[in-house]
Amino acid sequence: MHIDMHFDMHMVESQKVELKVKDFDLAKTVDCGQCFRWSRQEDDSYIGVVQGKILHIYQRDDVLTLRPTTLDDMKGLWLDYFDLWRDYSMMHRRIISKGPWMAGAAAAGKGIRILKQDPWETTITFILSANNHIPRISASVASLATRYGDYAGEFQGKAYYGFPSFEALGQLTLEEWQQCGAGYRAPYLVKTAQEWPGCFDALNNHLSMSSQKHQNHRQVLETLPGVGPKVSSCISLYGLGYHRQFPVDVWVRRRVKALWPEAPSSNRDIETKAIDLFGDAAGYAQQLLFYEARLNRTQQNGNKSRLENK
DNA sequence: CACCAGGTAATTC
DNA sequence: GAATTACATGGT
Repeated sequence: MHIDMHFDMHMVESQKVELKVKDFDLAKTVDCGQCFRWSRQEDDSYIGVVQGKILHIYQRDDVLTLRPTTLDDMKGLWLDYFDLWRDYSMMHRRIISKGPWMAGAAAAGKGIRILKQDPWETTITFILSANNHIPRISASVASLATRYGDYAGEFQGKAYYGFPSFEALGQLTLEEWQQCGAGYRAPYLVKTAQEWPGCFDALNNHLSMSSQKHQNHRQVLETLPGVGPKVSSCISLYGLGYHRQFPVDVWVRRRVKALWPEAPSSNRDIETKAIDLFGDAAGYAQQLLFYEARLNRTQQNGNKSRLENK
């Protein structure tokens, strides 16, 4: 479909674009734990760096304002990154009809989009995510960017850096990873950064093998140290745009066990059954659950978490 | 101070 | 294969 027929978009002044959006909530999308590089400003706008490009973005009702950017960048980067071509209302309906127990999470997370991120960046950030807190993950990623990322530009007096290339991070020592707060994951990251080019080639060969095989691409990712089933699923979903995924972490597991009457017990079975149920909307369904689970994390922690599942 | 965090790898049976 | 455990770091 042609871009002009699909989007109501125009330049309002030099380097500044306005875009009308449906089923899109900026704050939820960039602040729901799928990415770690957007910072909220005082006025509820956000600043981030993607593919080395700095962007300031805010939403008023159904209008998104982005700068500094151009129509070429919108077409070549931002519409894909924010996944604006996909029909989320259709996925929404499918999720609720296939799983009525999803109604609450679907209502709470309405407007979330699954970002199309860089595979390399998602690999590193989700290795860091293992047994870690989101604020600490974000802090580590910020540290990596300012130390080893390329300068992306300045916005409102502050310097911003892109996520470091695998060439840059491939040079890091154990101590340098630790200084970025990687903790016990540092040795995994040293090896993964070095093995990345070979793994990525293998992955592309695998994905281009015209047939079904798409299930097995995760096994390729899991050859990387620090990448297990959950992280490979996150890389597939957020980094490769492969929506037939259902990463199960402690939060999703808790919500699934509490809400889904026929929830299997093992994470692996939860994953396969959810994908079977939601199909291409599985990744989105998982993100809705994760978002809802963390909405009231302050109350939920403490007394409830003990009695939940086991 | 014990427990937890978007799990994984190593060990054990 | 399933179950158990250590793992660093910083916040309650």
